[in-house]
Amino acid sequence: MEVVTQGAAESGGATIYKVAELAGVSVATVSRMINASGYVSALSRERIASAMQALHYEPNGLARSLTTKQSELLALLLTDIGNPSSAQIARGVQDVARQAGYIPIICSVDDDPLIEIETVRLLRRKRVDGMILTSLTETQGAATADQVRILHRLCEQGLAMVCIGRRPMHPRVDVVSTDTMTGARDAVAHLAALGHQRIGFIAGQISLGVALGRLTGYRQGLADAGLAADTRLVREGHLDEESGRQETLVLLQLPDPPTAIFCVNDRTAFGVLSAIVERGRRVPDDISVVGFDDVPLAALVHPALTTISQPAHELGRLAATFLLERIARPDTPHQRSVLPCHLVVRRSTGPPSAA
Amino acid sequence: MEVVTQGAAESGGATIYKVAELAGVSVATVSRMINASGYVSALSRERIASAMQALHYEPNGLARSLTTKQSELLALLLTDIGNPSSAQIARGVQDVARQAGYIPIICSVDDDPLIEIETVRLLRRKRVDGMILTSLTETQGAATADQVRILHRLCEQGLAMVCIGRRPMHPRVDVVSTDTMTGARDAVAHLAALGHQRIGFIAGQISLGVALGRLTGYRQGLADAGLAADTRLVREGHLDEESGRQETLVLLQLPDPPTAIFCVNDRTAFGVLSAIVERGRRVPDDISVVGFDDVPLAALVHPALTTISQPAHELGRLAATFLLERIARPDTPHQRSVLPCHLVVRRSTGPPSAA
DNA sequence: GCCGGCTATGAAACCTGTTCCAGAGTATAG
DNA sequence: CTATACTCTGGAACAGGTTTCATAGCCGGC
Repeated sequence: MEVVTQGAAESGGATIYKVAELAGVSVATVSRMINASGYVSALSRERIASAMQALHYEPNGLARSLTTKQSELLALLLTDIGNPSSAQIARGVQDVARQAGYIPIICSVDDDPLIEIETVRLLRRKRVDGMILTSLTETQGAATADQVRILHRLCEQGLAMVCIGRRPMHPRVDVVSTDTMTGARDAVAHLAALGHQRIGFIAGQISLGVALGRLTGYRQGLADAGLAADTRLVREGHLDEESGRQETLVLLQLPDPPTAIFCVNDRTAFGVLSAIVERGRRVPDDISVVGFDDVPLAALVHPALTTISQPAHELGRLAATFLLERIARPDTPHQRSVLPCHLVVRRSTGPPSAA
Repeated sequence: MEVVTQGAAESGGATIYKVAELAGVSVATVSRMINASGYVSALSRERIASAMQALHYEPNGLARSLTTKQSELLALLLTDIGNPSSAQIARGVQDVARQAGYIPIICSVDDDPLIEIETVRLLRRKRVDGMILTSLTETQGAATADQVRILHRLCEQGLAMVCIGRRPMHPRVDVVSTDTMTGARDAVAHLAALGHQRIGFIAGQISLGVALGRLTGYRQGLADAGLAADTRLVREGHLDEESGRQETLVLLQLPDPPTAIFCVNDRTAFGVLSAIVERGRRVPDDISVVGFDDVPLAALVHPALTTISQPAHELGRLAATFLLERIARPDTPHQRSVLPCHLVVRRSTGPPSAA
């Protein structure tokens, strides 16, 4: 009946008590040694070390977290783990988190606000020290209103949070984002510099907000170059290839079609490329194409896509840095950081054919 | 509906004790209610519910895990989070884990055995209930020997583990993998059925093991079709586009070049496609190309790539299922499951041009 | 009226650490 | 020689839950 602890060492349960016993010291001393907090004599040190060795002791992080109130767990909520830039962000977060002894829990919420809210609840249960939220969608609706309230409350309760490319829901939340507007502007400037006068824009759903900054940038770019804004050259669509194809076909049928097309993202641009080829035109000879995001594939398609690169890795790094900082000092003033995009010129852009 | 959030909530720490006090019952009763374990009268139930509501109580998972010895945390170790099939696997794992109230910690170990080993240690500290290991690389070397020893010990200590597409290091570890050999064989059969007689194979580093099954399948496919195996048609390389390009150029310069090329993975195939176009040949008219993996991009390139699809999502689901099963019953007999690949015929394959 | 079987509850031990505090030994300063 | 400051240590009180056990009311049945 009382044999429970017998053979526990090999069955997984070496505790600090067993280590202390084997080393002939108290648990307090072992704890001090592990955490390098307080005095431990050389002799004790050595005996504890060999006891830990012998028992294959690994401290129980749960028990530790219970008292320290630090789980050393971060959460990264990704809208969609399949998205290439999500992977980059995750890498960035992981890099700096690991450095600090933190381990990030990466969750994909699959663009579903209900899943996101449920995940947040679960993570809160696990007492994560902080969260990084990346969802770019800013949909409204019941679920999201609820969500905002809940997130808001979490902030109130002192949970550290950082948003990536997303409006913060609380003054105590840091934000990192990219300057997509300027990126879009640069893209248009590039095309204008090549001599293009009629530059089309294929947007996502403009209501979604993702497109908005890029559309603004597009317009500014045109203005900068002294080009007229022809509303027929702006097509609204979704964010995928098919949409890119469709809208391109529409643009090509204009009496005065564009000689260059700027797309809200690379996926759309891929659709644009195939539509152009389909119509027997050539890129960039007949039409130039610029994407946005610089997904890994962009360099590989034919012709390689000129696009705007978002520093996703850096975004992740910075978000994690902010988060760790806020965990350390919860009352630091609100931080906000906007990283620049940059234009990557590849083969899909060139001067317009005939003048 | 204006809930006054100060009071208990403001300090962040609503505990089961505060709930019990507010509801006028003991903590035992609250615990019973939360876990639906044991009798709780309707009256108590109601009073506890409203107390929890008022305090915004969320149970502390760490404390819970400490006594139950179940962290309800799983870990998924990915070789490389940027890999598209990693994302699929992660989704699959997440789907079934979430169902069971578990939350998966997704870690990318960036193909680095040292990071993997360190991550495993950290996860062990967090007392994860189980791990899914996916690294496909089976490199040898000091670090890995160490690693195997450590993993072995963890199994001995009763940690549940499942390997995806990787040799298990312990009899108590379950394995799920895909039958890539048969997949490769099917690919060759497809080409042979179209009438191809000279079929090339561009491998990765054959020593890596990834390529090995596919190479074997390739050879069997040739044998099945009664075709001779010409060693000049097998090119060794890396696993990327550039390698695909290079080796294709070599193949095309043979006096008797292949009319079809089978690639160890899609990335390589993309390189092959561009090399063929570069040389002024057409796919599939002049040369057919088959990839392996069916990454999302495969459907989008031009021409859309015929390839072998690995059921990555299903792989993740199954691995998680096995893992949960093993957590529930640690002594279930070793399970092993091999999922079939399947051929996805798209536009990059067709009959050879001239007979 | 007593017994056994439900329902319902609280006290207290326990899980595995951290940390405060008190005490003891030793060296240094005054 | 005493006061002070360090070094080193162990006891014990936490942290926030779960679970065992004992107790008690209430029911129907004998």
